[in-house]
Amino acid sequence: MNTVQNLIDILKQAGMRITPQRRAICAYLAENDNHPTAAMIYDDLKAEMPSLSLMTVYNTLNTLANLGAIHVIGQAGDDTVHYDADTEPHINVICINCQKIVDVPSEHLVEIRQDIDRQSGYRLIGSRLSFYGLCPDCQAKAESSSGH
Amino acid sequence: MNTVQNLIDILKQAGMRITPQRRAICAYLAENDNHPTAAMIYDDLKAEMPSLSLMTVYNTLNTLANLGAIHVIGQAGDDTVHYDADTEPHINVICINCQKIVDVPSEHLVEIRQDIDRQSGYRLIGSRLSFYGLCPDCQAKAESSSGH
DNA sequence: CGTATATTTATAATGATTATAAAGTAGGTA
DNA sequence: TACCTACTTTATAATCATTATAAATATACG
Repeated sequence: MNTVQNLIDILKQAGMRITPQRRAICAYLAENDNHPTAAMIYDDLKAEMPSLSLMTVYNTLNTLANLGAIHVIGQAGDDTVHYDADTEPHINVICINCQKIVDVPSEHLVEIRQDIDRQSGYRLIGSRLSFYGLCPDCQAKAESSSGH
Repeated sequence: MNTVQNLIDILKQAGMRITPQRRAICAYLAENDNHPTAAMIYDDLKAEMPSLSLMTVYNTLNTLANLGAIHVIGQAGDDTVHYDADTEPHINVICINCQKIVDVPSEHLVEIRQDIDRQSGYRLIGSRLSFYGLCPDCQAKAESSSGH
C-alpha cells in the first residue's frame, strides 16, 4: 500500500507541484483502503477544503494513474470508475449486489503473467483482475429473503 | 466460443422472443471474435438492417450479459464498454495504444479461482481478467519512431 | 519578495448509456 | 390462417460521468 509521502514523491519526481489539493487527495488514497471513485474522494474532502473542485480530483487521479502510482478499476457494477491505491499484483473481488470490493493476493499471478509473456507478443505494463460474485453479507440476505 | 444457435437458445430459454434484430446481433457476436462495442455492432448491422436502432443493440447486449451468455469488458482504454462472446475462463490482453484485444488461455486460472474461494467469503459468479501493454505492432512503431 | 508558469476553479461541452412512450411484431391460439 | 396481446423496437429526449476551456490563483524558485 502506498504511503502519503510515497505518492507525493512520485508527483514531485514527475516535476509536478505539490498543492494542498494534491496533498489531500494523496492522503485520502493512502489512508483509506476502500476503492473510491472521484466523487467519493471529492465528497469526503469537501468538508475540510470547501473550495476543492471535482475537476481537480479527476486531474490528480488521472495523473497518479498515468504515473502508475494507483490503478484504475472499471466495471465495478455501477457506471463509475474506481481507483485502487494498492499497486501490488492482486485480485479484486467485487460484490455484484452491494459493489463492495476486497483484495485477494495469489502466488499464482506470477505464473499467469509468464503464460501471457509467452503466448502474446505484448510487452506488459499493468493488469486489472476482477472476480464477481456475492459477498458474505449479500449471500446472507439472499438466504433469509428466499428462505421462508 | 458461442454459436449463433447457442446464443439464440439461451434467449429462448429465458422466455424472450427471437426477433430479426436479436438474431442478427447474436450472429454478429458468434461470427466475430473481435471484442465489439455496441456502436461497432450497430454500425456493422445497419447496412443490412437499416431500421436497426442503437437502443436495441444495447438492450440485447445487456440481456445477453445478464444471462451470462457474453461478458462485459470495461476499461479497454477508451471510455466505451466492449463485449466478449467467449465465456470460457481466459485473459484479455489489451493494447494501451491501439486498444487491440487478444485472448490468452491459462491453466493457472483454476488455481487462482481456488485461492479466491478460500480467502474471500464470496460466492463467485464471473471474472474479468485484463492485462495491459503494447501489442507487437505498437512496439514496432515505438521502436522506429524513437530509434533514430 | 516577485515573477513565470503550473494548477485550480467554475462553467460549459461531450458522449456513452438509459428512460420513455408510441408504433410494430412474434408467437401462441381459435 | 387470421387474430390478439404482451413483448420489442424505434425515435426522441434525458441522464450523468468525465473532459475541455479559459480566467483566476498559487507554487516554486531565483
